[in-house]
Amino acid sequence: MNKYYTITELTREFGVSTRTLRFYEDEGLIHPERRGRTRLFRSADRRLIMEILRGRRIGFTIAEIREIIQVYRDPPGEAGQLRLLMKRVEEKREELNQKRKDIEETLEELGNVEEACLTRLAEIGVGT
Amino acid sequence: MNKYYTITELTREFGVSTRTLRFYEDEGLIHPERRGRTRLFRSADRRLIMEILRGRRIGFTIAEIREIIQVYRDPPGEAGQLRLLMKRVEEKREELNQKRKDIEETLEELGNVEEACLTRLAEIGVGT
DNA sequence: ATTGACTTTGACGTAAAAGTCAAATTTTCA
DNA sequence: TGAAAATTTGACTTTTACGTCAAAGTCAAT
Repeated sequence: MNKYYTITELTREFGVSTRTLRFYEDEGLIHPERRGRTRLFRSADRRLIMEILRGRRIGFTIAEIREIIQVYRDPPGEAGQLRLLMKRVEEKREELNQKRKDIEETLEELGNVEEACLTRLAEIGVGT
Repeated sequence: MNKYYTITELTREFGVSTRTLRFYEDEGLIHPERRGRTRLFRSADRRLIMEILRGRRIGFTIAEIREIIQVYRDPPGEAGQLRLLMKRVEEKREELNQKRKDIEETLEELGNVEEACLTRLAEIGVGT
């Protein structure tokens, strides 16, 4: 156990470039260890990268992703900050709910397009 | 009926800038009429803008949005193209399903964060 | 007729998120 | 140990989706 991942193992697994992972390190999102100058990724880093990429897929900026990571790393202790965080969470939640709705609507439209295609195909050549 | 919308009416309604709408026109997404040089938007344009912005919210690029619009404007008639389109639709569908999953997972995490905040707030100051 | 609000065009600028390239190291392993 | 393969750093470039002027035109109302 306690395996190390090389940078290219991870780039292959996740379909990103080394530049991307180095960029995320420069931006303070990940902190792989070093042996000499070479980066060594542990599975905690790997999981973090998975979360970063998930954030990326749903349109979070690097700054937003960093913010989320930092909240996880050290949650605020003071009441005012906690309330502020909750407000921000609420905003994000609304944004994501909107996005989900947008996606569902678009999925429906894609369904219609597909159906129209099938109908049209059936009309034209009644084969495969 | 058959009302015209001015550009600023629409920018106010949708919270975008005039630059954005002009940009969408330059990119061939919308084609408002003109009286002289002034743009006149009909409700068809308005609806189209709504769809463009929905596409934008879920992370579609201008090129993708344009492609979708064009498919709606003149659907392909030839079998090969229809099949190609269906393949592209299928890809989009998978992408959106992934994105929806990402969003749902993130919403759950936000729920956890919120709960943690509430717990912590209760621990600290047993007030509002 | 003039003020003020709105609009257009065109050119240039910018921020985010990497991509690309070159040169220097470092590691691997035959 | 020596060559090939992988990695790092740093600088520069690119793409997307607009933002930001500036200058000029338009239109309605006073």
